Amino acid sequence: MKELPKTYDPKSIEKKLYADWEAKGYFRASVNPEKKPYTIVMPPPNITGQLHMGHAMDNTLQDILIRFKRMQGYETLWQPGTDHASIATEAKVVETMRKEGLTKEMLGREGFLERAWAWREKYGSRIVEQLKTLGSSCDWEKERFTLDEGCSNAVKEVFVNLYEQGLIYRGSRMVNWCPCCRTSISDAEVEYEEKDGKFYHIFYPVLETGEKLELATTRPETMLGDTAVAVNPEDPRYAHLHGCHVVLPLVNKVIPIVLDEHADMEKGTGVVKITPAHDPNDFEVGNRRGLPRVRVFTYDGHMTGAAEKRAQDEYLASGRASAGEPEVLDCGKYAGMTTDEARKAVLADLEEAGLLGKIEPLKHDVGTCYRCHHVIEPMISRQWFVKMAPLAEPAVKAVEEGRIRFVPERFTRTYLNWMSNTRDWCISRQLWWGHRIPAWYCADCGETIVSKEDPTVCPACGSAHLDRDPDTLDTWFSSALWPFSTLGWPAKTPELAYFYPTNTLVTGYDIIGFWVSRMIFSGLAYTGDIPFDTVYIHGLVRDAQGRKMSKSLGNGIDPLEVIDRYGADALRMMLLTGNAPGNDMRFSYERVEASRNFANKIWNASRFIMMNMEKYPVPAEEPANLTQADKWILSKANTLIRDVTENMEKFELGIALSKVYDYAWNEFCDWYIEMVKPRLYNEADETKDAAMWTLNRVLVTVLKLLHPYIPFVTEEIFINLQDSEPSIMVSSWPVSEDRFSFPEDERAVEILKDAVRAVRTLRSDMNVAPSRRARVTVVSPDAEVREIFRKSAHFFGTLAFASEVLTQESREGLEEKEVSAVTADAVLYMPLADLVDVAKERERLNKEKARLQNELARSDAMLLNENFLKRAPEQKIRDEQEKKAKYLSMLASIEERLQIL
RNA sequence: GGGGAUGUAGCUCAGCCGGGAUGAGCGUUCGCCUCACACGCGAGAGGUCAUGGGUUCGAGCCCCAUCGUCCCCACCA
Repeated sequence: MKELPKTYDPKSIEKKLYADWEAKGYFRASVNPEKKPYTIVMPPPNITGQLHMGHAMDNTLQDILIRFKRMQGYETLWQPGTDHASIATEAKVVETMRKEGLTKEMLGREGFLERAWAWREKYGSRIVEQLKTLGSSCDWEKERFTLDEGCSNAVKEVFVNLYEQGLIYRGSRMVNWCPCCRTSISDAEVEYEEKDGKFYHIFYPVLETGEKLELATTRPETMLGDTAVAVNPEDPRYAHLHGCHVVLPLVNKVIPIVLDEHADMEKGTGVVKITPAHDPNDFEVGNRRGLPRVRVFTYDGHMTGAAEKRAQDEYLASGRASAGEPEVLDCGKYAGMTTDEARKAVLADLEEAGLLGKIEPLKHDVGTCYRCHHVIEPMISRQWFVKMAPLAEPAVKAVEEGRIRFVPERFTRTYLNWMSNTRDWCISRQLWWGHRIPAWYCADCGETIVSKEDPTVCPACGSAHLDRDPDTLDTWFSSALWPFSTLGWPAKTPELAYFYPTNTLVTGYDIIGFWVSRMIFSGLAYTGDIPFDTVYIHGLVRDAQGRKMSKSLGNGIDPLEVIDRYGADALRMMLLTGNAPGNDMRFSYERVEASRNFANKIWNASRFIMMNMEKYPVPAEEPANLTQADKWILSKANTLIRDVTENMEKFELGIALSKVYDYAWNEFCDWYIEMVKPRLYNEADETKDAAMWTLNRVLVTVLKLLHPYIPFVTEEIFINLQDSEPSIMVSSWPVSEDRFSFPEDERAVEILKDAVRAVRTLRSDMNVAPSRRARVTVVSPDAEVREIFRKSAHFFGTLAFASEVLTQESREGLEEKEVSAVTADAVLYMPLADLVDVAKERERLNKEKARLQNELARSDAMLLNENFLKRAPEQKIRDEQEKKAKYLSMLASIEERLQIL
């Protein structure tokens, strides 16, 4: 046993301990039929990422659960890995290339991918190292990457399988197009932001009647692609126009007036222009009314011109165009303009033609890309989709039937809502970094070949001229397979059989739709089983003002810096104190400091115990002469073990932590250690064995209960404290035992604590210096109470600054001028009469009297209430009667005292 | 337009099954370098539990309404 420094210094210790754990293989999990498995798959952080507070919280929660279960004897697998994050990584790589004056096109696909892999080599391990400094006890030997060979196999397997079942299809449909990233994105990747826009009123001349039909739009530039105008069939204002046509201004094309319920009579003029190629609603109307689709935008945000028209015409004429491909308009004078420029030009021309009406300001939600935040352009585009309805159904059922449970429960709704409203999932991306779609097209006959193996000839016509689909898959497609692709699926590995389904998924509420739901339907569809049984949802870490931490605000706090200054334990603990499932929390340095202080407190309590162990070794066997104080703290520990285990099993991690905190600091350190000191410092005391045994047992219990939360300090103390076990992290979780339940001793010590507090308060009020000891006479008519004080006189005296402690049945024989402290069970007298300021003393006593009278009134109000006596449970009534008796006896003591003064 | 969360001490938050708000940390006041710890010890002050109703013997907790704050979802031209 070595001398520990006075203050705990995490820096010198954490790295060493982590390396040691890793070297000893404590994080490793293997198939072990002797044990029950417990598995968590880590939400794979992006390789572009740096550890931020969100990761820190997410991973601390997982580490706590894993360490807890490991100590409970489960074979625990925490499966780590990273995500290739296609769109985010590609953007970063493109950005660094841009600084060198390079573009994707200049490098070509191969060259670009080389760079992307180099990026991943360089930065992919960075976040892993950062997770290690947090103390994450994952099985790093099993680390995976969403783009590694195994994951690629899983992706191909799923893609081909779903394609064969008809659940993956390719089609020209309305998708969310990001002109900045130049790729389609899924519905889930669109974020809506409220923006200021304008509502432009435009007049379309009616061919048959010559009247000018007024309608309104927020996007006048799309009018070039209008193929109809819609009115509501019920709308009497336009009944006379049924079957008529309008002349599309600027384009001078005749288009029909169609009847469709999409036209809302309440809104605007009740007339809507229909642009099937550039608006999702209009797309639907177009489908219903059989309208042509005319595309007027290019995929990079410009107006189409002659070249685009020619290309599309050729494509349409080739006979290989898929159904639903739009025509392309040569926008003439507008061709080549950006959509913004086109808007201005179109408005100016309408104005000139006298067809522009009023312009109203309008706030509306605009879809933006979740990565680059550019405005999304709805476009018709040929993409791959997953048919969701058949997959969603079992995924909804699994949750409804309780096979998968959300914690807290309220997120079940969020999930079900998402899952039952979801539309087909657009999974192709016009990116290079990612899983390339395993589809080939025959250049000669147009056949589509979807296959796990690269085909050499077309099975339909035998041609060898096959072109592979250039697109890659949505990142989330591979993330969705993560719980089983990491375990070897589609191979039937022993790991898959043993660890799958996994147990707990820990993640934030912000990716329930993106990720959680997709893992659930994927797991069910491909493995036939749920991917996990519990989804533990946590909130966000916000800044001290409650704002979301973000790069643009610059209010993010670097967890690594916090760890550097205060230690990983302090950060972990701060993230857990007051942490309730699903609720956001705020970061504050004050709370980091409080956590650091707690670690230091535990450190010093341990130091105290170890110092004494040198003189008085801890007995191996439980001593027979445990004192009342020993039994009290052991009994409390016993309850604590039970409560904390229960809370942790219910995922109430914050509550569990606060209970250990409270016990360790306010019971063990503040009271028990103080009670024990006189026994250790008094040579003659014969209960030292009992004291040392209890100190050691309680300390070890506390360390173990704390270990999942603050792994480093607890380990450092543990290995210095004893040498029978190599590490706390593989030691066994404490179990409560009935033989350590001592309710009588608990009650007795509470009486003593009450008395000590009463004496201290009195002395503090009277400004009596600690150095001035006084005789304390404990007066109680209750022989048992007197016995309690007699038995514990040695420490009671110290704690209450007594020169000696006497007990007697009544105050008979005591000087009249002694001061008194009144508790529920006894009155304590001290000969400090010379210090008494009678007026002040009266005031103090009267205040106390008033308080008691208040309590008595409250108690009486209940006890005199017939209904209370009739309907309240018996126990409650008895409790209340006992309280009343206490108040009465205390009041009597105070009354007596007031009379003497 | 739907759905959810939240409103408790100056600040940040706990509060289990409805049963005295001696709730926690920080801050604050007073006294202490008491031989584990000043990252500490002891003693205080500080709360109409957002508002208004209801259920109940009894409501911070359950029900309804209102106000405030914050999220998520939704194709409103």
